Amino acid sequence: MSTIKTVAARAGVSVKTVSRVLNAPASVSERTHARVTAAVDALNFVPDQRAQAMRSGRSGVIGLLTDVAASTPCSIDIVRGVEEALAERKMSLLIGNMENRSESSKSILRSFRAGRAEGVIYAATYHRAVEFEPLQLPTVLVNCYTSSASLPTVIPDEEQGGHSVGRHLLERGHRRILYLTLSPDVAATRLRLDGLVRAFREAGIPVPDKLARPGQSGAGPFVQEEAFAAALALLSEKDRPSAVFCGNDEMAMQVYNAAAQLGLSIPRDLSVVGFDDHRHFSEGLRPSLTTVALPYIRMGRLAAEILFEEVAGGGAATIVRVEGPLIVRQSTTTAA
Amino acid sequence: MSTIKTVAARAGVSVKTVSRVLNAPASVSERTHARVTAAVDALNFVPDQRAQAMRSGRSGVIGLLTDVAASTPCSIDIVRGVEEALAERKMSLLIGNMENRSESSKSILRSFRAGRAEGVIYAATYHRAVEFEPLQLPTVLVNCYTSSASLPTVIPDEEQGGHSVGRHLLERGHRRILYLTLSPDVAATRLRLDGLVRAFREAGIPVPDKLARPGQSGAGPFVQEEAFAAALALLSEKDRPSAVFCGNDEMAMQVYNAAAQLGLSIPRDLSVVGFDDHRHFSEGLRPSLTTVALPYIRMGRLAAEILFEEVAGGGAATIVRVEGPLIVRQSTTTAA
DNA sequence: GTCAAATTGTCCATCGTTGTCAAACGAAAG
DNA sequence: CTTTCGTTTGACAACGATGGACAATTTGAC
Repeated sequence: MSTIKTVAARAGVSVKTVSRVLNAPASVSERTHARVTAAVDALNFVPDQRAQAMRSGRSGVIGLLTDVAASTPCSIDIVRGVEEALAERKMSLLIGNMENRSESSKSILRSFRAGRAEGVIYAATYHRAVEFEPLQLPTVLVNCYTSSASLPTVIPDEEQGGHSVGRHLLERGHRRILYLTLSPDVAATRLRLDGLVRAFREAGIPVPDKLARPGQSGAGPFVQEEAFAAALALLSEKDRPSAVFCGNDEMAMQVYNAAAQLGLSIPRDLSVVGFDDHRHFSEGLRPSLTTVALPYIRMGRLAAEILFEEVAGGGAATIVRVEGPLIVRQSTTTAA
Repeated sequence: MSTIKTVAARAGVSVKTVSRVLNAPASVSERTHARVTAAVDALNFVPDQRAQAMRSGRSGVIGLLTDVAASTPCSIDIVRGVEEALAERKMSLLIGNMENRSESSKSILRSFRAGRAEGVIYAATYHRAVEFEPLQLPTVLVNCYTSSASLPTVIPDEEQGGHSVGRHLLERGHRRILYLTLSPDVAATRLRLDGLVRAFREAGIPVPDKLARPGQSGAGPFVQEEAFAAALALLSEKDRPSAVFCGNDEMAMQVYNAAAQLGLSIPRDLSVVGFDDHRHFSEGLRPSLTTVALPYIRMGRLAAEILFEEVAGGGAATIVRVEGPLIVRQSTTTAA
């Protein structure tokens, strides 16, 4: 691997001159500049980030702490957004995956310290509360929040999402609406209900007694069978809803399954709305799924940018709520 | 951030002694050892990887080059496998995402060079050929291959996968089997067909004329609509197959959709087999999907381990084929 | 030829860590 | 009390890049 010395030797100049060409092109004659760049190109030289970082005192590294990043496309989009923002600043990412408890936070934080990360982004799979022993580093939370500390936070505007869905369905004449929720532990669950209720209120329509029902109970990963069972039970009742609003797109898929089993046609007999716009489902299902698109990539970007400010020293602990548009596809129609 | 100097000052010893405690606990008196570890703990000191790397000449960094990693869970599992293997050796990963052409390979490779990556893993989303200008670094290909260079390669054993599926279906009495393929550009397409044909031969059953049919034409990302259309056309024919073997699980989902639209019941009227064991689909669909589970995590691990050998100087350019088990679920049954 | 300005080189220092070598220490043997 | 050995410890250099201070060189203008 070539170093600045190799380049200097090849160009027949001093190391200092090479450094000047790379960092302060001003005070170098055209001739030497050309010779140096030629040598740089020939040797395919790129300055060693490590050495630069050590010298400058800035590592250019951000740590990303996630719980189950790998399994859900949503949190992966957060990672993508963060990466994009970092790439623009020529910074890089240290990923710490906490999915297996064994090498949990302790060893990950150690590796962040070893990498001299300048800040940390904590991203959760589902919008929920996390317990958090504050790090000694600037930190931004994405898709989660904590009561134990006051940290900048980027979260989806769940209330607005629930409201959009409510308005969409009410406008189309649906009254027997049911909200099949994720686990009550997920913060999103409650907030979306609030938005849904607000839509009823704004429309001057009385809020039904049994508006929501859990489609997941546990706090762990999504359980398909449980969602299916809940959907099947729900749609088997004699007073079944005309529209189901699901906690996420996977759950919507289970509603499709249950509907198929009961011979119900979507959207003729039943309108279905999802959440997340997880493309595999929302575009793969037939009919395609009306759903709220959470802008995970943008949330990742935003988190990174807030973190940059925080690292630079500015910025209060704001909470940013990012709105997600309702993508209307073919799974919703006017009530019969 | 504390450094070895801070620790030395606090422990009242020289930096070298601290270094000795951390790296060669042998030649240090018990008393000093205790004092130093106390200082390390108090300051929460972790040695700077950068400085260690510079000093040792080994960066402990591997570059991972992927095409569309973010969108498909399969390639994400490859990343996970790689990360696991790296974590065990306290190495770290530089991720280069090539999904947007703009900052394509050129700038990514530059960042790998800047990070002094010791080796590169190139992972593709679908098992296919890639054009590849050889890097100046040890390289391992995963899920893809190249004719322009002779590089160590880890790929799924597609032929064996096709063979497993063929045997499974033939044993259950299916004769009108149709293989709905991914794009012909994907290497997997052809290899699985070979395995399927071998299963017919071994069973002494004549190979049908029209055994395969494309469910995707383009080389780009998977197109749901195209798969659905192909499935619908296929199942509408009067001599429709009793079993469909799909290029991946997403395609299987479209076969489910087409079957539902035509009033066909799976598996009673039609057996369906997928490929990849993409859990969202294989476990989310009803009935759950019989599919070939490609061990992506293991492939990632394997690639990393082969790369370690290559970096260490050993190892020829072997091609490792990893077998994937057929996961029999509820979408296949005996032929009517 | 003189002077000023622009260009380039030398030397040293720094970031944090660790290998080399030598110094200081202790203890045991004479 | 001195010698010698072995153990423990510290000073220094080096990895690669870059900046400051300053000197040496070239270039150009008058």
